[in-house]
Amino acid sequence: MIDNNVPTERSGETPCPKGKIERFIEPCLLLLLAEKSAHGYELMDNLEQFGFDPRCQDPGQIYRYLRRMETEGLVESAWESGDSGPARRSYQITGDGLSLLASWMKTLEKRITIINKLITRYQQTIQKGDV
Amino acid sequence: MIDNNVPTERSGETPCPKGKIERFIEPCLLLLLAEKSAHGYELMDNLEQFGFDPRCQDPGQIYRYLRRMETEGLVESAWESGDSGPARRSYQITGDGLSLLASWMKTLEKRITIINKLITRYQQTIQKGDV
DNA sequence: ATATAGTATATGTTATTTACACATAGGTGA
DNA sequence: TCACCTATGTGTAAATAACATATACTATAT
Repeated sequence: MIDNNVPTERSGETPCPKGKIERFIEPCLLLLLAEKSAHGYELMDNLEQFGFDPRCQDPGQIYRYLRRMETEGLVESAWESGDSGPARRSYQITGDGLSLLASWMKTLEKRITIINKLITRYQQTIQKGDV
Repeated sequence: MIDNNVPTERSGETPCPKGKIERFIEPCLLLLLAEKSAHGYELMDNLEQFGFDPRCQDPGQIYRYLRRMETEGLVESAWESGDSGPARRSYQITGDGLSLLASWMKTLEKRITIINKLITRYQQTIQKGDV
């Protein structure tokens, strides 16, 4: 799902590090819906901006997330029989969705702090000779 | 495994966002071992600095990772019958381990860029009124 | 008319990763 | 000898992500 143009593939063994964040699609969807209401297919394209594959090979995941988020009251949907193409389920974010998005932001800020600490220490370490 | 003093628990439903990075323990272990050789129990304590639980409730995970990393040639181990307590398996990082660590760092830098984009857009959005 | 392609939504199943629970064992001090 | 800390591990369940497939509407070209 995530763009992984990372160095050499390691055969058979553990895959190359992708650094994916657990459930990261959730805050991305919430933010896009906070910006403006949209349907799944549209969201799929916009997720590209957050490192997800363009023309993602797993549309199912997005739809599944959206349906679950609705059962949890984070978003609400309504069918829109558009002028062209099949009907769309249009989603809009709720108050609960907005607060969850806010708590995601706090979480992600903490995560950045931790990653930065790791990077800083790494740079210090390699400067001390370890190549 | 990760410190999650995040807002309100959401009952039954999806857990609070923890923002955990997939396999994040791996670069942490590699960095600690790049700094200096160590055994599992010692590493457990030092992982606290990267947001893992102090006196982690799953020591098994760390040992499992270390053993796998050895089969992949990222680290090497040797038993050390210390002067006190049970024997320890002391790990040291290899050349392959160092290069994987380097590629982890690149991956994490990209990840930070993406998270920052998300945060920036979030702040722009809430400023435009959406509470 | 029908075949193809693009839009749009969804489910079924497997694989990967993490979390929880438990087992083992040496050494130290009460 | 009993409890506790150090130290290393395995077994299994739960959560998450990945892969594969199904359906259906519509527009355009053949």
